[in-house]
Amino acid sequence: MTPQLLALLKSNPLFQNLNDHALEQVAQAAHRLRKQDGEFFFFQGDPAARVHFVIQGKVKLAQTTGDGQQVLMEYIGPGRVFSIIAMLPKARYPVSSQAVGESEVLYWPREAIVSLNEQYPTLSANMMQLMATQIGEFQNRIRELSTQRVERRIARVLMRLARQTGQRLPDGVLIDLAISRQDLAEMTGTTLFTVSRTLKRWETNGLIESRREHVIIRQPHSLVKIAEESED
Amino acid sequence: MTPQLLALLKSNPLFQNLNDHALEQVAQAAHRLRKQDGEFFFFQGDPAARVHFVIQGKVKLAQTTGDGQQVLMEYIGPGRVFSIIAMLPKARYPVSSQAVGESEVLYWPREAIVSLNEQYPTLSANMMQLMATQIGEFQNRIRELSTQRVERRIARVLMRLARQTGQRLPDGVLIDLAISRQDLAEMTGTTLFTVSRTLKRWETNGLIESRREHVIIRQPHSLVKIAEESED
DNA sequence: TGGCGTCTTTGCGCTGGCGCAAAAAAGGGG
DNA sequence: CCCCTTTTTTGCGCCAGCGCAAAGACGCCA
Repeated sequence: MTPQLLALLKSNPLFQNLNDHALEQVAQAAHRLRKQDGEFFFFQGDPAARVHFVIQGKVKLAQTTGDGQQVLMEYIGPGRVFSIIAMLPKARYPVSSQAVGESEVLYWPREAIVSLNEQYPTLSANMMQLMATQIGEFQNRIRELSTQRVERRIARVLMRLARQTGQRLPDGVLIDLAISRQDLAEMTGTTLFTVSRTLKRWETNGLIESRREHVIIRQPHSLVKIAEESED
Repeated sequence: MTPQLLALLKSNPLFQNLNDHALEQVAQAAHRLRKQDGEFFFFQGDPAARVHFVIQGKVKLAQTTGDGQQVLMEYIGPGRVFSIIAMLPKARYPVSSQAVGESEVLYWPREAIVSLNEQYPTLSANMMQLMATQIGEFQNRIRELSTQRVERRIARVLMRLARQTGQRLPDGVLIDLAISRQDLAEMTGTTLFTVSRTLKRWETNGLIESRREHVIIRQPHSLVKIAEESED
């Protein structure tokens, strides 16, 4: 385990306030795993057995409905944890996780995490904190889906992505993630057609610029307005 | 603390597998609180300081959007816990909680719960389990809001309510909860008009029977069909 | 450089669901 | 039993967003 990796671990909320000894043990117990673009770490419905931590690349968490539609829950980038649910006995993964680009993770088998948890209450407190945050985010998303129109939801998702993976350009913010209209549709609960039309309109008005699978936000301010109010 | 109350506690997943001594201590630390119909236990945005447990009546958890719209998250009945988030330092309640009918709860101040948590790892494991369940339910709800049409969502909500508070009748299941069209709209992310029209249609077809603020499910089977497939 | 697969746009038609206003129905209290 | 409040229904108009099909643009790889 390299020092950089340790630092990455340390910077994650999940491992906050752990002393060096504890962190050492956490690192000891970790396994490393690399996947090619498009490969899956696990599938929705599998018995949940591992807690994951992204080192490199991106991981896409999506839920598939009975009739094959997808709902894209989240993109997880380096330094972030996913599938904490595997801490719990007898749980199943509620989503599938797919590598976006070549990606690498650390993971801990449940037994390891559980025993670390018993040794270090701090760890378990952190974990609860994370789950609580997650709950809060989902509640917000439910509220948005229930009360906001599509345009607003798309604006919000773009802003969130910009925050998470945004790269400042001289003239705007580039969302540094190959993201198709289809993906955006799955994140906002609409169709790729509507996303396409909406982005086109924004592009015409100079709010954004979009290439195939990429978006650059030119006027963040205007986007914020759309996200918050109803009209401009 | 009466024996019934202890039994109620004991039956809750949150207190599962606690030995009698632990349960005793949990009970010791609890406070009792009674509210009249419509009164609030706390408001969205308040610093989260108490974990609650419903003894009697019902509690309605709802989130209010900036522009005054409501999203109804959940009804909590006797024997269920809410606002676990108050375990965590510096959290705020993400919803408001309102008594529906005269209601009574037990509650524990954060310090009490935290210290119990440290003494009894079982408690903290249970708590995580609960949070995980919650997360799973929210994910489902997000998926439903994203991919299903209104009619199906209403059917699902009715079924859930029937499961949670359903009362078997000779000829159907009564949802034992005063629930207005407005409430159903807030639970399904639609409007009271659409709910009204949908229920009316179902009533005409004999699927349900509805009085003011009450619904009786006459043909659960047909409702399930609507909830699962697209058409009958 | 050309061909190919994927992603995106666009035209067209359609309808589910919204919003409002007003009437009707259902309770509840005095 | 009547009045007042709240909830529910209903008619009407409307449009955001969906779905499909087909064309177009892009990027990659050989």
